Amino acid sequence: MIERHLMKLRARDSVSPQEEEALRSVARDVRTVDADVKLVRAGDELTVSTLLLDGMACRQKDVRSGERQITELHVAGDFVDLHSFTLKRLDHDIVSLTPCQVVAVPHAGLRRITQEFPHLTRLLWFSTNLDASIHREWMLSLGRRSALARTAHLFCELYVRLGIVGLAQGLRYDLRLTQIDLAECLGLTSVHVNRMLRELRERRLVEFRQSTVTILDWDALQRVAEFDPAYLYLEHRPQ
Amino acid sequence: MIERHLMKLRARDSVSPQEEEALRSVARDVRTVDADVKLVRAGDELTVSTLLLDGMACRQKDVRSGERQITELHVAGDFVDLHSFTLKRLDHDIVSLTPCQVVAVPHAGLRRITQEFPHLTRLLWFSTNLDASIHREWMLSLGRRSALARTAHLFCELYVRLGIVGLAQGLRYDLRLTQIDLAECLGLTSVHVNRMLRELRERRLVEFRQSTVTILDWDALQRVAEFDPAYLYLEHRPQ
DNA sequence: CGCCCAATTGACTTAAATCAACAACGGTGG
DNA sequence: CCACCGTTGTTGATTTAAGTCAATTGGGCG
Repeated sequence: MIERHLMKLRARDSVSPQEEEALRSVARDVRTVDADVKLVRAGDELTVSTLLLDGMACRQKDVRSGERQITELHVAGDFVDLHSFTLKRLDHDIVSLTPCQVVAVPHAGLRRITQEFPHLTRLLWFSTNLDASIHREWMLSLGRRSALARTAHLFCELYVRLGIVGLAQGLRYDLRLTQIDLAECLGLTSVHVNRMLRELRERRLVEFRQSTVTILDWDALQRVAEFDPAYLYLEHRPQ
Repeated sequence: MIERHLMKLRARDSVSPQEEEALRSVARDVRTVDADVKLVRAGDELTVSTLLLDGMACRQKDVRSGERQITELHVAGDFVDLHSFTLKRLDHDIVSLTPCQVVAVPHAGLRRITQEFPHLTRLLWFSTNLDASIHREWMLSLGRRSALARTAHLFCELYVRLGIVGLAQGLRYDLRLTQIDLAECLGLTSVHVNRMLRELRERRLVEFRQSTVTILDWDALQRVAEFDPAYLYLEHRPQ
């Protein structure tokens, strides 16, 4: 059930069988939700955190005019609101972008983990800091990268992150997002995203059609995006 | 010494005398550094975290062309690289923007805290999640706010954050940054920041002259910025 | 089949960048 | 003490990347 989450953790550090068991034992109530469902509303008091088992979700904030900014995309295996364990309530919404399977982890269970499993606790803390690192990389994109580089960068990031949890096949992965969703990640309009997708396709870097991303030239794509995966903290080599 | 850090924590939660003592006991080697000194270089293995006692520092990332994006400003009382306790190395640089006083906190000491003080541990974890929350708000600025709103928003954020640690006097605070620094925070050019500062001044919202920010109309400024301090998590009311 | 949302494309506008010149400021050394 | 120099701040003219507006096509699904 939490296999993908374990894959994510083990790409960064070792997880002992006892720690694995502790994690398994705190997960409760698997449920399936449709696309475009608000899993968490900004400001709500939370007593459980949500682990994404399947599908894609995002964190989003919006401005009064109604435009939204997606601040992070979440893939299977991500703890979408582990932050709420220490923050109690969230400053942003969490929304499913595709149909999702999720499982709830009560904060009481997490508290037990923090008391009995210091190493696992640091690993969970690490996960939230990894989110912050991804946030910073997105800030760099939003603030300093051109629309083309920014778009390319997102495809690179997703390729690596989906690969970690076994959701990339060769140079291809499923991405059930609209160009509108992408625009809300990239701080662009969907019209402009469309043009950037065309350019990436014409330059034979990536193709995004029928909910599938196909990387045509990984090296060149990384170069255009100035993509360096260091910010994803993948240096762990299992013994 | 770590008074400002305690003020920051106590604006969010209670800190017991034992916890306070534990924090004091792990701080080592106060030192003073000049402006524009790289306190931490991206990628370096770290065994200590740095607490900022005085001055202003930032996290920054850069693109190949040399432009930099400041991803967070840090004020006195901030733990500038607590993230490194779980991440081991950082994905970004930490640089002093003014002369600073800093103190080192060895990770070994933090580890001891995580073993003996679960509540304080959660508070430290909270601090890193607060950074992530600030990152998200900046992403909203970079992606969806106009240059004017974005600039106004930064002045609002700093007013609140400096106020928490006693560094705002009435509607005024010291800000020893150049317009170039601001531009690097805001994802703009310094020329455009200059124009936005003029407009904010002419509209009698804020004034930034001679390293001093003077808020002329707090309500109107918040309105222009669409500033809502919820993301700074200040709801704690001490008993 | 038809409807609705997403994708696509072209024409045009605009916010911010760029370029350039100059003024103000602050620190340093003669 | 003040002249000099490099950095920062200021402003205007111009360019450009991305947004806006609008029309059309296309796909998936009830």
